Amino acid sequence: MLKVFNTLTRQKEVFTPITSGIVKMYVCGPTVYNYIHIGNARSAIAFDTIRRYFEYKGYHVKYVSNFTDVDDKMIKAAKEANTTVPAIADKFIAAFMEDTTALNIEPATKHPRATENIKDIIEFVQDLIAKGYGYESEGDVYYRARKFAHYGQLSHQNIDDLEVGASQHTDPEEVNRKEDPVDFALWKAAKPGEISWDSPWGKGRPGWHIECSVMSTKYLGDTFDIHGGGQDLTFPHHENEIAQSEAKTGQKFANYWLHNGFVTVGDDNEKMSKSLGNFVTVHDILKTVNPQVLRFFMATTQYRRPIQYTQGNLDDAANNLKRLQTAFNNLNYRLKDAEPGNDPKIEQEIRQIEADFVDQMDDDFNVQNGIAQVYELAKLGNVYAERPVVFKDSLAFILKTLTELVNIFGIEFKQETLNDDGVEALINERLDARKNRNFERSDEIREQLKAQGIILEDTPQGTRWHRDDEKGNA
RNA sequence: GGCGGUAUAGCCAAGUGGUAAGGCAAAGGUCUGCAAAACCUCCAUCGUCGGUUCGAAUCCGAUUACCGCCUCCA
Repeated sequence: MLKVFNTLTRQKEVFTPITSGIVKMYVCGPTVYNYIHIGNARSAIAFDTIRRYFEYKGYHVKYVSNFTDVDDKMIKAAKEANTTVPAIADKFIAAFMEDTTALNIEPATKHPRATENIKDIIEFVQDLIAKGYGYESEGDVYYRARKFAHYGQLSHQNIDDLEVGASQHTDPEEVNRKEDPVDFALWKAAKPGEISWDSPWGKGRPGWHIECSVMSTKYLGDTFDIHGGGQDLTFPHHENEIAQSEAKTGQKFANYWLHNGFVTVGDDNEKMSKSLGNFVTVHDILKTVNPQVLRFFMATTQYRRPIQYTQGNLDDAANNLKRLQTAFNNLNYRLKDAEPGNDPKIEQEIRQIEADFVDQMDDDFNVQNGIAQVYELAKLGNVYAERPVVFKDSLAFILKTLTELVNIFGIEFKQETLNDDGVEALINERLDARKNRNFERSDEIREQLKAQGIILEDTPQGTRWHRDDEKGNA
């Protein structure tokens, strides 16, 4: 039984989808005014891993994740680059796809853009005004937060305890246009020269929160299963989404709210974010770090835990990943001399490990206990691969299970390509030298290949080699 | 001021009442001509103080440190 920690109730709850066998989830995507930073990547990786686990369990997942492609930052970025907002959006959406593909993040079922849904957004706002939740003020439209009875339910805040301006992000002039400081913008009037759309309230653009209410309900229905995003979105963003959506539909918005923890960077252990300016982009990191290593590092930290992004932690992840890849190689290598048939006892042990894995992952995606089971499997595989006689079906069974489980974390094993004639010739020369106990020559050859990044291993089944992938250790 | 998170070995990190998973690193060993890979062994009383209990990392109280949100942040 799969349980998830629901921010709404602050408890782990049994996950029951609205429609049997289908998971409808919405995850807040980035504002596309720059390359994504590792905090964005963490969120995307966390929810991609969750999605992959649902798929492993046999669910069909409808996964929607938006791009915020118009807001103050987009306008500022366009101005600074002396270009248009849509051009900035196109550039960084393409970069997003490139980065997330490198990290083996599956594309969403739908990646809607705010600007492609302006008509729906305007209708949604009109509906809120008609129901008494929205009001126009000098071309802006605001939401009466106090009118929504459950305001604060997600962040567990009492509306009267909110300290207005505590984030130091509020605009004093905007506050003057509100009936109440706790109200928030649904629609913002355009300043001269800004990108805008015609609306019943004049030229303007959507407020930040409304796009997610509109696009999630548009593509997933008034009520859907899971809404995800970073912890910093709980308040105000997600709180406001609930207020908007439930005021409009009268239905419950999302059944389960999942929030991922932050990435901290550097020794001060401070949250990394675009607004603090201490962010590291995936685009830059991938110049020196193997994307599979970054993926593995983040995917094997439970989604609610903070991640400290340091070189040391990255190195550990690289070592751990290498251990699994080596086990895969060891097993794969024995396929060619394996006997037909299988070993029921081994296969029983594998099934048990996989069952334990599922038990752990069912507990709010406890990936750290889950991955411990994968290491168990790797160990079992290594031991099995050293047996004098191995059975083909059992070997294949271990390989299949190992591959399936690491795939949940977004890892694809590399197949060794052993078809370099020059290397083979040297290996054969070395085998002859060893046969003649000319170890001087044989060691010389091994050193020579090592200098080329090729590592030789003598096994009872012969000599094999692999490339020492430097980047994999970066 | 309100709400929340974290603190376990050199590092990462499980564990929610019964005498501390797992991985990395280090050390020793088996295997090997030597290696590599693998396997085996070894490595902590859980921020601090106090309480409850036969028994607590786990429950309660207090305390310290760090971090986050409070209407632009994943």
